[in-house]
Amino acid sequence: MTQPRASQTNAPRFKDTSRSPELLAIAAKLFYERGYSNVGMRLIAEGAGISVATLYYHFASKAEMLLQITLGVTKEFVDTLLPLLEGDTAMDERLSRLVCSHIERRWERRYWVSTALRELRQLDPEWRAQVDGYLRHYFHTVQAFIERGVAEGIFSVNNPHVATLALFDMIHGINDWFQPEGALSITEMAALYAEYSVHNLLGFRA
Amino acid sequence: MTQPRASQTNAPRFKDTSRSPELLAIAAKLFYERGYSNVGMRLIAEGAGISVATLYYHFASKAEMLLQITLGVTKEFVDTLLPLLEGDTAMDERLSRLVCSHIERRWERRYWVSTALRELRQLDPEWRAQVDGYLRHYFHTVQAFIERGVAEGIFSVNNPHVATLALFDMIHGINDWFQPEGALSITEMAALYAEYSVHNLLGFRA
DNA sequence: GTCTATAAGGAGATAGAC
DNA sequence: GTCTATCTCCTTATAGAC
Repeated sequence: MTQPRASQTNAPRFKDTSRSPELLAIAAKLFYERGYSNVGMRLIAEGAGISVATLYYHFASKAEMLLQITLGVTKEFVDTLLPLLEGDTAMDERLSRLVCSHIERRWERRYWVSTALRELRQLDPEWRAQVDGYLRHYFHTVQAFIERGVAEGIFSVNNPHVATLALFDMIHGINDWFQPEGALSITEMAALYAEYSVHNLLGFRA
Repeated sequence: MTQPRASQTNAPRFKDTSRSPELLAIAAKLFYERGYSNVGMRLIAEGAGISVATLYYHFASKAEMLLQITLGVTKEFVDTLLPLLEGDTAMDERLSRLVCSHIERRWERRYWVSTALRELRQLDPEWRAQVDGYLRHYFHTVQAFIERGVAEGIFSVNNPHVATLALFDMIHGINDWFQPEGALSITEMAALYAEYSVHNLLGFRA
């Protein structure tokens, strides 16, 4: 609600001090647990054992912290997961590896990813567009892969575009209910969801 | 909609004045668009063309508005959708009708439902437990239905519990990307997702 | 790099007149 | 039922000493 007073310079400083990754990790966890708008700079500073003023030495604003969390993890997903679709192995195997890795990585990085997806709207349009670019690139690459699989007769599903959306809906929802103490580990859950995605939803038959 | 009158306890007043549905509709839309924590009572009052004090005549607090939005729509889903699983028609048909109706209703009531699911954490534990009760009842009823279908050989899927979660992940995700101006209407999208759910995911074969 | 102290303003909520 | 005026607390962010 409270609007930033000054310092609405258009470009983030990105000082990237040595402590900033540690501070971002603390902030991401708090944003995940309570929501970005319910976490004050006081609380982040407290969690890190520093003063608010010191926090402002490392980051120009609260919005810049959100941007760094959001942009960092989004870029990471594009850079580390999309390459799994390349290579010489069978297409269903490559897609399964992407789905499994996506689910596992999403769980490991849930403080960052959930914050990125939930709080994207709170970024300034210019910054938001940057993050959106990575998200769209990731989605469209997977969609094109699935469309190619359907064209080659490897997958069999109506409307590959919507099926890709359904696939992402499925694998993104896990984090809302997964309990690490439950019957299945995240690795087992990822394998089960990969079967649901590639086998059931997309209709791959060995 | 019979609610207790004002009391001396901490319980919400639920005065249920004649204007309160209209005011809740305005609040739900704002909560949906900007997030509960980013919407002030001033903004809601402005949207309704009344003063903040008048808003407090109708509702005891901002949290009570959230509770009424959340509890109302959650109860509505239980009351109107679960009966679709009963009857004499084939089980796959009944489940398809529930999935379609759920998706369509969820779109119509997106301001209420998205607010309920996103902002559930912000309710006091006591109130939250009430809403959670409806949500769990809804989920468990559908899960039991699917488990019965698997036991009777109508559906064929590994781990019906997780498959039910995957089903809800799918049908809840639609609202995050659906565009009413797009190629498919919400009715067509619901039908496609019902096919994905019942046919592809749960392995129903006619 | 880190601190204390403080500015400027928005938040939820209420009192009391009409 | 609706209003104006106001209270108190919390928010983001900065100034300036060390």
